[in-house]
Amino acid sequence: MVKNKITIRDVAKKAKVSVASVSYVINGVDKVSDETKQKVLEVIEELNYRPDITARNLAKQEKTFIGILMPIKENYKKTILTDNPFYQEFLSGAEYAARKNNLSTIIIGINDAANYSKHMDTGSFLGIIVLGAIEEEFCDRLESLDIPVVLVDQDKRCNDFISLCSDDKKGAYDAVKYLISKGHRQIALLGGEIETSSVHINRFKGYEKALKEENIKIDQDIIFQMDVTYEGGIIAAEKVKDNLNKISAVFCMSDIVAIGLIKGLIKRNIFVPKDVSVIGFDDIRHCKYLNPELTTVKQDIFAKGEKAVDILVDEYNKPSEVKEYVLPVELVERESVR
Amino acid sequence: MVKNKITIRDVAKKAKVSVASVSYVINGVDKVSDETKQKVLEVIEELNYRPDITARNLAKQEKTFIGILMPIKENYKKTILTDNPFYQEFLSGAEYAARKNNLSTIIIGINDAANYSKHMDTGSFLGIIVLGAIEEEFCDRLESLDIPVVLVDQDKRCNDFISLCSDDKKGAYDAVKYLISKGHRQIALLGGEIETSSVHINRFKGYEKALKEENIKIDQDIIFQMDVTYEGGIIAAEKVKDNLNKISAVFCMSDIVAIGLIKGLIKRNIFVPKDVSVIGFDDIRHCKYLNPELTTVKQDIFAKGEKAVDILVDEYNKPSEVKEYVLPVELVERESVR
DNA sequence: TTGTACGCGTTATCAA
DNA sequence: TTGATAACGCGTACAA
Repeated sequence: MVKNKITIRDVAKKAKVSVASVSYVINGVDKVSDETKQKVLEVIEELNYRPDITARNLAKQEKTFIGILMPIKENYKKTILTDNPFYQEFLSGAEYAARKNNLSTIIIGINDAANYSKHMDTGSFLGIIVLGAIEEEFCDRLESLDIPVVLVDQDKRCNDFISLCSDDKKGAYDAVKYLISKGHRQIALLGGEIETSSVHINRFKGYEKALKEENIKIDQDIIFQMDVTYEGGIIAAEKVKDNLNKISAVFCMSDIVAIGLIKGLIKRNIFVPKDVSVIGFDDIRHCKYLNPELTTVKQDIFAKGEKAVDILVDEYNKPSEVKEYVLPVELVERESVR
Repeated sequence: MVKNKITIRDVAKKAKVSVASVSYVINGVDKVSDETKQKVLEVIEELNYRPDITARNLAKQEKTFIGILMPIKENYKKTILTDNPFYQEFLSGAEYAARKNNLSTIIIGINDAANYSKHMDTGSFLGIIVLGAIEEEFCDRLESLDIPVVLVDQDKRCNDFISLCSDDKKGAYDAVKYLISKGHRQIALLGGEIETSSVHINRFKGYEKALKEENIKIDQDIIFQMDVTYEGGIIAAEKVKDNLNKISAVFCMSDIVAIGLIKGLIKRNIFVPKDVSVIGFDDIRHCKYLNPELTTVKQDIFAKGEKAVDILVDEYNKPSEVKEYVLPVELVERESVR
């Protein structure tokens, strides 16, 4: 793989013109005669010359990357990508928006500071998107980069960070109200540890608010805090079963746990929605794949990924006062509630 | 966002040492006294200096990126990422392996040549992974980069490209043999257009071989070629229903269509595995989420992503004679076959 | 059209 | 042994 790389100077020499002319030809700057242009193009073809993006970036001082930071669980080899289909859809949206803006998307799995610094201390990043919980140390380092950072689904921590989330409280509220409208009054909550994330807190608040409005007392026995994973849902099924006399419906803070829950229930011969209704949150694609199809609160995840990049680009061009963005949510009725 | 960037020279000046010394400190080169080292570190902290990766890459001529090329369907705004959970798992594996090797992963959605050239004409890419079908034009351009390229699940096209795939023929063969061992003789095939991809071709060959061995004649009426998507599976359900008298089991070339198929069948009151058995291919995570859980041919997708990067790294360090890698597959029995 | 300074770290060479 | 100077990598874009 050791090749003597062809540089712009090789081209210039061979074409008997200056490097400047070659550069102009490459960049479509209208400063060269058709004749030289032709000649240069020929030589480029002949030598199979390709400009070096690194050098170009250095010279142009252009931003070309959007960094997508994904914190990795300690001692866990996989990225969070694998845990929840949410990330796949988000990433697709971000990649799409980046491409529109002539940017590329770099995925950065963060498990230790060393890796972190290797690839993103500064340079050609236009901005950074952070998915998932971030440690204080990274927070500081990110802040020191002095480039726009959007925190997805997290509380705005450091001053200049921008937060992007969905209207979690309203979504949860709508979901629970919907259950109530269907006649349910024994509504369990299944989610992650509430304190650990603003998403959970807000979804919990929505749940709380809806119940309060209807004068339904919150029953701590039917609030289950598990991992927000498929496996978490499976485990929760046992607990739901144990409290079945107190539960007619379950509001899940995330589709992926709802999916696990339904699966776990079926294994225990409890059927959805016949025996218990289940509603999710997110509207990942798999909701439709299920049987019954999952009724859920839709957030447009692809759009969220797009939005994250758009915010970064806008912020880069012209910093805005707005530092918090809340995306709308919408209830979608399918088959898991009756 | 316009900041007068702090350079290594600023640090040198303030610390009253040379830029070389600063560089040595940063890179842990043991050429500076503890005294200067200390001083330099202080100033770095004070000025909050971060080296510019672009400049560093240019100077070091180091490779820092693995490019993951994803062709995008014409006029289709989303990346292939969204279509099939397969890509999410693959990507996770690739990202993990890249991180291990101190590389970063760049996702490049390719829809037009312009975007292509913008970000990857050459430079700091150690190698390229290509997912999905690639057009001739890109093939040529890729070849001209003179860096290792691995084509995932595709025929080796250009000379120096490396191909990485799973043992599709054996997997399909095993699946069909398994169905036969369960007493099935009317085995439909559901997959993408066979001619369009080597994966399809090989899976078809496995199907063919298994049937031949058992002297079962291939019936073109029950070979369905659809989009390899959830929606494709849904549509196929209609056709399966129409031919139900000739079908007792369906071998699906991909889990995602199997999932769609099962869903479509349920909607038509045909139950799996009671009325018809279904077997998939890939073992995406969602197989387990289903009810019934999908029996399938497992390929370790995460490992495949890892392997793709490892091949690239090895090839970069020391080009190998081996240009084709075939990963093992394994049947996993669950609930969709009886 | 062209020569060349520049962007910014790295590292070989040379001096102290 | 420590540290400074300067060339280098490679395009870009301004001054001439």
